[in-house]
Amino acid sequence: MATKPAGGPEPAPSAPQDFIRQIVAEDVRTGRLRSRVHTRFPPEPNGYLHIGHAKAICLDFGVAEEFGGLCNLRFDDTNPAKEEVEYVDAIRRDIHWLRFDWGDREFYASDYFERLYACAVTLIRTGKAYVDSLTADEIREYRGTLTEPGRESPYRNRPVDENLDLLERMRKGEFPDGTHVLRAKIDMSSPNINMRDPTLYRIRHAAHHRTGDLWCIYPTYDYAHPLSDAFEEITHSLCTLEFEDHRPLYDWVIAQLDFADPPQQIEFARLNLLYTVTSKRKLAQIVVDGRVSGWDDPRLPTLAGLRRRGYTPEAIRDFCQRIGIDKSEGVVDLALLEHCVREDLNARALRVMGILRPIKVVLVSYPEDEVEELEAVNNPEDASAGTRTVPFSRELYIDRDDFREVPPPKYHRLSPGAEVRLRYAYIIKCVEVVKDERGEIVELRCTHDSETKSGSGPQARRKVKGTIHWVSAKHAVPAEVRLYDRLFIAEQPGRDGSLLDELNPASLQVLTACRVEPSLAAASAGSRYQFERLGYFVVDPDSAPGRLVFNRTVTLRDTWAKIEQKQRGEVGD
RNA sequence: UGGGGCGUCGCCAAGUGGUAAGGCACGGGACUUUGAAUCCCGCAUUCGAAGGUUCGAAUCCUUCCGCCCCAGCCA
Repeated sequence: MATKPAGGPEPAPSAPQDFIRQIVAEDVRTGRLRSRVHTRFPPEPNGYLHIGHAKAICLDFGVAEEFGGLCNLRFDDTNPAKEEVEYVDAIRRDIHWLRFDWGDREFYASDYFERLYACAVTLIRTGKAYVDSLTADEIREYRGTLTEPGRESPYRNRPVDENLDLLERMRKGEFPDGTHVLRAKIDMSSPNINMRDPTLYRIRHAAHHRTGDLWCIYPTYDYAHPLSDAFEEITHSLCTLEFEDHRPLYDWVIAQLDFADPPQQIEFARLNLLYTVTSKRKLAQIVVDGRVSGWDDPRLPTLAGLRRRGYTPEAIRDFCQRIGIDKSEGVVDLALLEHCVREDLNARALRVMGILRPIKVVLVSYPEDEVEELEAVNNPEDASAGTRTVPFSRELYIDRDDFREVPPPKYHRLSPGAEVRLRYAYIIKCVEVVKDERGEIVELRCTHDSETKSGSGPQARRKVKGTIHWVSAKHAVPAEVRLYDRLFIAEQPGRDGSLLDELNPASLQVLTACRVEPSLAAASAGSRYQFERLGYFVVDPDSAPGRLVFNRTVTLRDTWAKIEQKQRGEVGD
């Protein structure tokens, strides 16, 4: 591999040039905001990060990096009812796993509660905010509708001193939840509902995961977010499309407080993926309802789930780069995500042989007690991965899929009288099918062609149509393998209501009688392999010494499956 | 029927008045001791629709159609 010439970062020729980067580049060029670039990733610690967040993380950190700027991690923890430390830890872990770093710039909106409060006092003093004592229901009524303007609250013109006094007493805890709120005084007849005197503070007698019982009033997102950005001197505040309507409010809040370099909010489309959900709310619903084993269930599109599934951070970053950034709301095909892992794992995963549904093969022509150590390539894509040795003996296991008593057209695998190559070993021929009283195939008796041992010379290179993988029965290691399918049967789960009804009942299949080659005996959790001809697998943390558990990350592309499906389609109607 | 957005190949996506990139998927072929990988080849006379401006329009104008978001003291 060629290394980059020294001399700083060169503009990658393939660097994305989406509309956001174009705006940032223009700002840098024209000297706006003193040509600084400082972004932030602002998760609320109320759930685990998912693949949609990865898109935002890659954008926020990516833009900063590309323009020589910085990106802060800021926890948007303004709602004590929903937020927990478990989530902040998980979020930190996941971002680091994606290989992004925020240095010492880990902030919390709750760090700013005192400053935020001071700003609120200023807003009252300048006549831009007031304490409203309407009930939540009344406020809703006064707000009007999408087509009708709202009405002003009777408390809207309270004197400044009274507002100041009330706010202070709210803070002191003199009032129960819901009795008062602080509102911005903007325009109750605005066509943009967000501008109809939005709530800035509400009373919540609840313990906060960081500030404990210090506060009983908490700022809302619309108030805390723009100010947090301004406090941190963020230049470009990137968020998703649903906040587009909030931008006038974002700008308004900042404008009232006189900041030298007001940040600019820019919105982009969130990620949607076919057959899955990228919504913390929906994910939480599945997790809380116990439909999966937890936030890191390998079927979930959470970063923790994808990690446990065997996805690599590189694959996810590649995916985020390929889907691009823009404002049109699309739905990305899962096939693209799968392509990204396959491409990454193809280059780096070590090849091994593993049998998912074993069927015994006895080589009647092979000596009883002989054992040969055959050489196998660890990764044909990477010579430096070297080779290993695999034991071969008279009794083997092959996969049930690789034998058909009545082979369909174009079937290249084993069937009565047919020959196949055993990978790295001999060509064998099936001479007898042994069944039990129920007619189930329990064993195949085969002969081997001793001239065809892999690598033993020109005569060994005889061609047969198929090559299959195998494992030596007495050397193989038992393992459990978990196969995953899409979690939902609906293309866009929850779109038409019932999320829980659209779960795929067959999303998890556990195979407990698997046999893998002995080199895997000491494989450690997180290690990724390609089981030849089957797919990519990762060792699950549920593994223990003597008890291997693998998760299938993704299958290999399977042309035969397509042919077979086509054949079935033609036979059918 | 208020406001804010979005509509380019099955999916994602370039394109910013000069004659439709790329990726995924798909189809065909080569190679193959992974039906994998790799490599070739094919895949939008057309840019939601209709008018208009222009020598020239996916790009400008007009009208229409479709989809998404907003009435939390959630974010």
